[in-house]
Parts: sequence; structure tokens; C-alpha cells
Amino acid sequence: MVATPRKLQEFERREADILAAALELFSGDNWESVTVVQIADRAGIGKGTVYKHFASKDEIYARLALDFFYGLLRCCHRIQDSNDPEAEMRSAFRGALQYHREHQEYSNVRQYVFRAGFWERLSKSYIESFEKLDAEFAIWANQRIERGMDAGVFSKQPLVTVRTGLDALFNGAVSQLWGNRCWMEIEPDEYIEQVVEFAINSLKAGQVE
Amino acid sequence: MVATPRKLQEFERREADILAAALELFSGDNWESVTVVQIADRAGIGKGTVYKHFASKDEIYARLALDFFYGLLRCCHRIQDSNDPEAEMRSAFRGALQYHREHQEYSNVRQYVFRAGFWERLSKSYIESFEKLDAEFAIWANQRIERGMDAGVFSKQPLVTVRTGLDALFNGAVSQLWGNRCWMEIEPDEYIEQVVEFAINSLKAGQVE
DNA sequence: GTAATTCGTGACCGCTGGTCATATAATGAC
DNA sequence: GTCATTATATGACCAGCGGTCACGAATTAC
Repeated sequence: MVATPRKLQEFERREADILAAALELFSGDNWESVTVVQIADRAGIGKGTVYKHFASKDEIYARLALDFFYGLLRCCHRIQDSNDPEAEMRSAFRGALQYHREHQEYSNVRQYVFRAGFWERLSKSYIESFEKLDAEFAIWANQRIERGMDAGVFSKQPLVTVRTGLDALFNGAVSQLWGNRCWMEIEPDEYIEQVVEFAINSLKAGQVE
Repeated sequence: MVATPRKLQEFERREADILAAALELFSGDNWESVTVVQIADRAGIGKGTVYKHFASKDEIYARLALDFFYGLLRCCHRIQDSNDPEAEMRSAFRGALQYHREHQEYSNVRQYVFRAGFWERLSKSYIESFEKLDAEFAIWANQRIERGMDAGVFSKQPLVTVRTGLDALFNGAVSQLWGNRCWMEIEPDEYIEQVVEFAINSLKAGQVE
């Protein structure tokens, strides 16, 4: 028998309920000890039902992370093209960091999926989704950097140096923004500006002003 | 009754055995599912004995991480003072990254202790140890940067900008070097050079050569 | 030699993520 | 409207986890 719209609709609604419940619990204080039963209870369904939608607890995390990163990509694509590559880069870097700041509820999800061992356990289809995401982001980033170099605004450097550095800087900054070891006595907005400044400095290094 | 040297010696030897066993297991493939029983077995002792030395499994991780970071600090202090702040900074940044590369067996330990929630569970004395470590490292780093600025080799910038950026860059680079999502098609040694280059570029930005 | 004391031990506990036989309810042929 | 069919929800159940603790072996003190 083919699933009817009625049933399908309810099924999908449940999935959304599970994801919403999981995100709420994962963003709480004791997210490390969130159990499948808690997620099921909050979604108003039985524990077994969760496993009709996700093969494991990890897959719930993976799904939430995917949603988050696709949101980030959309956020990046929203940056307008202009004739000022530096301002564009500033805006993109700042925007991406702000996106993370505004969606702190995904902080623990991101940390969880970046743990070593997570990808080994993940099913192939999810891994492919993440790889596709990486590729799309790489295209977008490379274009921006190359345009800036061609315009003479950024110093000519091997693309790999710049991408490597920007990537490390960005990830480190996100960890700091979200990390629980916030030894830095600085406001998030101010922190983001500092990091953007640092990034642009490195992109322009060697240029005589 | 006071513990005799004989007993104390054996006790300490056991502690070393536990740490060595734990590090071996944590650096393996399925480190996420390492159990206390496995650690005890490999150390050749009973499970209960582990808890005579460490209040929890987390404390074993914390102890290993402390050892690792103190090694890093010693590694930094070994850098010779010279009249060339840029070469000094290059050497320090490169050395610290190489130290991580050479001690990949601590990769999972570092990832584990940087998880949100880890510090909340950790006992006060361990937290103090980590804070002391942070402070010592900050002193060392600030001195190097300020010396470079005073000598006119690095451009004058607020110390917070530089520290912020360098810190984020460094942590991001370590994650990349150790991360399991190694999408970057680049050799570690080459990667380190690129990151060092990126860091120095940002430190010198604005300087006319 | 023997009593006192320390320390290692593994059976045990509460709880977890994940499974599966069963109960339930929506569906469509008549 | 009725009822056989079938997709779906469920929670008792399982193996295994981190952590505890009463007990016994081994060492010390005298």
C-alpha cells in the first residue's frame, strides 16, 4: 500500500517535532546527558518511534547540523556582489560569524558532529550531503578571494595559503565564540570585528598602501 | 599509619600504568567507546583500583591533557631569545604546531576536554591547574608580540586584536591538523608553513617594506 | 606470631542507546 | 457500514556503560 498524503503529512510532522525537541534539549545546560527518551517525551511520542525516523541518536545530530550549515551557505550567498572586494570579504566573514552567534542553540550540535569518530559511524548518504556542502562553500569562497586578488585589493598569494589560513581562523573563532572556555574578556561583537580585522590584514599583507 | 615508601612507590607506578594504558586506548580508532574496564585490563589491575587514583573517567582525560599542555609550554619556553622577532615568532608558531603534530596521540584527549560541559563537571583543583596554564602562556605570548611591535617588525595594533586572531588561527589550525574531516589536500608540514605565513602576514600588515 | 590497618577487587546498581514482538488505527474493497 | 489488510507507534526488554562499596588479601607494627 502506498502511503497516503494524510499519513505522510503526520509522519513528516512528527519528524519536525523530534528535531525541534532535540534541538531544544541539546541547547540546554546538560546537553551531554540528553537521552532518547527525553527527546521522545518532549516530542510527545514513544521512544521506538524516534527510531522510525532516525537510525541512531547520532543521525538526529547530523540532520540538525546539516540544516544549520545549509542556513550558513544561504547566508553567504545573500551577500551582494559589488566593486569593493574588501568590503565584500569583511561583510561575508562578519556575516558568517554573526550567523553562528545568532544561532548559538546549534553550538553543541556543531561540537558534537565535529568530534573524531562521528564521521566513521555516520551513514554514507549523510557523509555525501556534508561533502556536497563543503564543495559548494569552497566554490563560493574561492571566487571571492580570486576576485579580490585580480582587482589588486588583496595581495597575490597562493590560493591554498589564503584558504588554509582563513579556514583555520574562522573555525578557531567560532570555537572561541561558542566555547565554554571563554577566558577572553571581550564582547562577542567586538571579538568578531577583531577577527575580521586580522583576516583582512593577512589578505592585504605585502600591499603598499 | 603513614604509607611506607614501598607502598607509595607501587601506588604511583600504578597511576603511571593507568595513564599509559588510557592514552594508548584513547589514541586508537574507537576511542569514543573506550571503557574503564578496558583501561583497567590493559593496566593489569582491577576496575575499582582505577577509582582509587581518579575520581572519574573524565579526570583521567584531564590529567593527560594537563601533561600535554605543560609539555607544550616547555616547548615554547625553549625558543631562544634573539634580535629577530619575526624569526622568533615564526619559530614559536611553527614549533607549537609541530609539537601538536608530533603528539597526535593526544588528539582525542584534547578534543574530549574541549567539549562543552567538560569543565562544568571537572573538580575545582583541575580547573585551577588549567587556568594557571592559560595565564603562563598568555604572559609568554604577550611578551613576544610586544617585543616585535617595539622593534618595529610588527605593525602597532591593539594587543587584543593580535592575540585574538593568533589564538583563533592556532586553534583552528590544530583542529585541521588533527581533525578527522581532512578535506584539505595538503601535507601537514606544508600546511603548517601556510598557517605560519598567514599569521606573520597579519602581524606585519600595514608595514611598508 | 598476631592484631591492626591499608588497599585492590569484582559483584552490583541505576541508567543508557537501541531492538522488536505486539497493539493500534488508518485504509479501501465490497 | 463492515471488515480484512497493512503501515505505523509503542514500551518492555537487552547488553553494556560508569561508578560504588563491602569484603578479603597483603602488608605493617609490635
